[in-house]
Amino acid sequence: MSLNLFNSLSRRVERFEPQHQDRVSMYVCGPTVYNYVHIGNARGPVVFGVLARLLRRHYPALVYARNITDVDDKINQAAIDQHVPISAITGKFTEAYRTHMAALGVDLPDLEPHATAHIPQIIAMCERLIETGHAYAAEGHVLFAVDTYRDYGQLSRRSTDEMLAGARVEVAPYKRSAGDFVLWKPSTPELPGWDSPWGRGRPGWHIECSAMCEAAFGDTIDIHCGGIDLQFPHHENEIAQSVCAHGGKPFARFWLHNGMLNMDGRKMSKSLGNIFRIDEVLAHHPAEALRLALMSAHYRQPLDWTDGLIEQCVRTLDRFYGTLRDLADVDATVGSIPASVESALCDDLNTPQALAALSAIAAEARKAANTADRSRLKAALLSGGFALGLLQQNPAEWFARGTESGGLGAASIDALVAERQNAKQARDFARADAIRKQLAEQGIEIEDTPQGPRWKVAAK
RNA sequence: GGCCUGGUGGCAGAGUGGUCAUGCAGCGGCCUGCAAAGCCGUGAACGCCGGUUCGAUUCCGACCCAGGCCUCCA
Repeated sequence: MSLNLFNSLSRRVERFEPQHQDRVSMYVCGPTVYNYVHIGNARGPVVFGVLARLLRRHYPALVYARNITDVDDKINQAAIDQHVPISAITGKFTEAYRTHMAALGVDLPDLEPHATAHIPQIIAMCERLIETGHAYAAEGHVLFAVDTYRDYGQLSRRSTDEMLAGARVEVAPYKRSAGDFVLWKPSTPELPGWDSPWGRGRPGWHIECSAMCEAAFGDTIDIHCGGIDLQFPHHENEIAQSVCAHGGKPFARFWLHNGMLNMDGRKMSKSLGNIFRIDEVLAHHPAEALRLALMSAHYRQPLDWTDGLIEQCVRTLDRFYGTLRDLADVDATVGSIPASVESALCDDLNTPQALAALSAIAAEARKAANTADRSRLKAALLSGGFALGLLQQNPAEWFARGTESGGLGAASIDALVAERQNAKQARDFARADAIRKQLAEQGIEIEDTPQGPRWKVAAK
């Protein structure tokens, strides 16, 4: 099955073939760790994590890197505000990031390069760019000379002239050309800095990705991913630096960009303040429903983040886990991914289509009569779910979610359910219904089955 | 202002030049002490105006609307 991906470079879907079968490289722009991330920041890691799993099935030699940017002016500011060293900031929020991603079912990347661990590579890249005339030093800064790279603007489809025409940025006096951007900048004594040929300083804000990609993968990587809002200037500048530092060799063969998460039709962003932190959202909703919500639209489309969306996802998972619960008596293990799911994912990571395929499998499984079919379809459901990072928990855990931390506790729920069952058997339906109502008020729903009653946490 | 996306049924959301998305919700039925779950059945859509076509939601053009980038941003 061929894998087709929308390449932002060409603006069309292209068949993906790695440059080397024995080493396939994928890089995702990771977080700058100066604060807790919001749920919008999780969309890329979630969908590109699905891509990493997909790629690994096709190319076991995949190496997937997602960086941590741990040197940045916002980090410096946070450290100053809190009177702590920057490592206290970056350590805390790196750890929080890992925890929150894990909660959302995001796999760890194979490599998690840190910018501060690549300062020598960053300096070396700056030197190389200066030697080849693509960069220049000025007043303790090193700047990239945009005019020296003919294809600048190719990814984001904009020309330097256009940008200068609409520029709202004040042009620093040491820049030769207004579009030039900083590779290295001087640090005052109180700021973190490293010794360099241009004095004590720190990297600019694009060079670290170029340096880390080079360190991990060499001149040209297969796939580079990130949010659409990074396309310009971040990715454009990465391309310029890397291509010029590598004698004109391409930087990334495929560029993938995820769409933004919206709140009331507007992009969720820290600067607008319309954000939900992941830890806040996790406190109110099942993590798996959040993950499903992030995959409910195609990754390139904008996605409106609402309570209604999450509740719908909870119900969808109720349905899937209900099917799995009804299949509890047959054995099944995760195996090869069902063709309908795999082909949807191979079609530019069409997760809504994959979810529709999963629904079809679930419907078939519910109707299957014999053990062999039920086992086969259960395996298909679990395997298709695995491809998406869904449906891997025990159905009982899903349906009992949160009862220990928040509500009555499973033991007292069990006791009430048993009491109702006794009332039912005594044909005291008034008493039985009163207990059912009492539980319903606590968000617990009872289902009677031929095997006896069972309960679940109700969708809101 | 420049560049770029997108507008699909009650909601979410794929997709396609010519019977079907799918999920959630709704409605009718079966089942149930009553419910829930499940099953069966069911209505409902392609922003607007033109063009191409035997036929367009799908292709082309204009328009309207929404959003993104141009400044930190996933």
